[in-house]
Amino acid sequence: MESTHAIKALAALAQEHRLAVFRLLVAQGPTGLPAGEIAKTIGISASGMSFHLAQLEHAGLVRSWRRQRRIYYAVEIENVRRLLAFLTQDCCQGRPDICGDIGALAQVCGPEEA
Amino acid sequence: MESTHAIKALAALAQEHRLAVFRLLVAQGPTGLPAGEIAKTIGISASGMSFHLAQLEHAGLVRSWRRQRRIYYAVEIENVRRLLAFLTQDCCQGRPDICGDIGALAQVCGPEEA
DNA sequence: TCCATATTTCAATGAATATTGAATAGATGG
DNA sequence: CCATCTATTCAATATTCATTGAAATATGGA
Repeated sequence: MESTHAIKALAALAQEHRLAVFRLLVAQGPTGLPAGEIAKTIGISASGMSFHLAQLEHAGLVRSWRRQRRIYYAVEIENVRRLLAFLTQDCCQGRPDICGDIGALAQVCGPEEA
Repeated sequence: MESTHAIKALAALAQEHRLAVFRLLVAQGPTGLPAGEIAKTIGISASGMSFHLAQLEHAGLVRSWRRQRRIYYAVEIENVRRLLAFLTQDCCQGRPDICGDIGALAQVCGPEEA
């Protein structure tokens, strides 16, 4: 993962409403939720939600698909795993004994990978 | 962990130089590095580095201590673990079978905890 | 004390971001 | 085709943030 991509993802998460959306979608899992329902749950306007969902999607943290009139959003768990792995890469000079096995982080919600 | 605290930490990481510092300090581990050396490695001014280190420290991602003339910075691995756990809390409605055990994330660099 | 080292603080500038409401676009059913 | 539902786009505004260089603070040695 490139640094610029990680920054985009972190910036997407570093905002009150988007973080709330992200956590809602993490809890929801792959079935996802329609934009309108997310907006209602979070408590912001439709246009505001559209803006924030676009940020999250552009950062690769969520994906979307249309189903009839509604557009559903769900977390992209594999990219989340990549982000977390990036953050903790080479922990403690590659010696997990110093601070615990940070490599375990890379196994979040999916098979491990470089 | 509160949402506002998580946002502060994520915002601290969502910046080119601070993310580079964070990853450098993650790799370095508990011995830490002095501010000047970090600035030299990253390639920015001393005052700029001071600004960024203050942001990281205020977010709880790093800690600092003085040793003679130098001020050392090291990652606060336990708070990093808390942040990652916060991001992946209640993954997939608490059913790890859906997307893998995201709870494993909470065991980064330290004993597990609520 | 005087000087050099190491880092922080401060103020000013320029750039990036969130919010709002109105307008637009796409999908569905009558 | 029309009305409606759902969601996005756009422009304007206000806020927040990063960078710069100069000045200030703290430490340690001569």
